[in-house]
Amino acid sequence: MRKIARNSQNLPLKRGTWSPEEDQKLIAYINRHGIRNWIEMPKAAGLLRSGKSCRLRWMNYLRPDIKRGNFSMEEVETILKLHEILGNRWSAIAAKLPGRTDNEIKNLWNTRLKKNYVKNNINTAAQAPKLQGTQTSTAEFKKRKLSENIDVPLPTAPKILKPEDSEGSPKLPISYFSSSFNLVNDLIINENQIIEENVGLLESNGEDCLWGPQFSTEGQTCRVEDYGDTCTVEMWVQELLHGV
DNA sequence: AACTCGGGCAACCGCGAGGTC
DNA sequence: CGACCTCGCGGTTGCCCGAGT
Repeated sequence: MRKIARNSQNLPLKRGTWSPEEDQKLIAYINRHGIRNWIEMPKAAGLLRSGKSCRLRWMNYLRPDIKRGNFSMEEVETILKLHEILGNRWSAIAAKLPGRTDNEIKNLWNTRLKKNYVKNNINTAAQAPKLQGTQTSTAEFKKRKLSENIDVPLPTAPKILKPEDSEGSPKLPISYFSSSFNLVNDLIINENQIIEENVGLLESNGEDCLWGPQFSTEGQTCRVEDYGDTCTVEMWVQELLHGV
């Protein structure tokens, strides 16, 4: 039997869709007092909701900086690129998309992008401009990061080359990365820092490096560039979004 | 018009991290 | 150091609505 959730006054908590009145109460309270304690907030604001529910409603819907409406091509493109690198780490992806929430991005992925992405990978794996390297679920990622006894091989990690390392390397194809390259690059750097912590840990324990020949992101994009005009990112995103 | 079905999205749940006592 | 509390995250559920029959 399901337990009925109750608030701190032992009143049964309301669940389901929020009414405009509840929204108003929450907004008014936060505007007046700010956010201090989500657990106490519903009581103080006169809402029969759990603190969690209030937080979710505010974060995903009521915040003034939420951008509503359809995702732009650029946003979708960014999500796809970041998902390649970060996997299902929606909050990290959302952090790079001002005004978009993790829930919104997660829903977009689950309802629209995922199936087309899978289909695309099956049908045109060779054409899709994919960044190779990590595509790791959060649970997997955390497990690896925190585990002191990693006994499974880590995926091949992209390595960021320092400027001096990249001498003679092909230049980045601007058409592919355009404005979001720095974004992707930043994230890869962050990921590498974490992965390198693991490697450092293992190496300091006298273990071998976990992955074989390292490669640069620049090397990867060169492969992308090899596809030339036959498959631009824009075309790919179109296909993911509209299946055309 | 009535019904079914599927997609989209808001909300809930469980879990883990981090802070405090 | 462990218990407890709060917060945040990702996975999942369930409702609503429009399209199709």
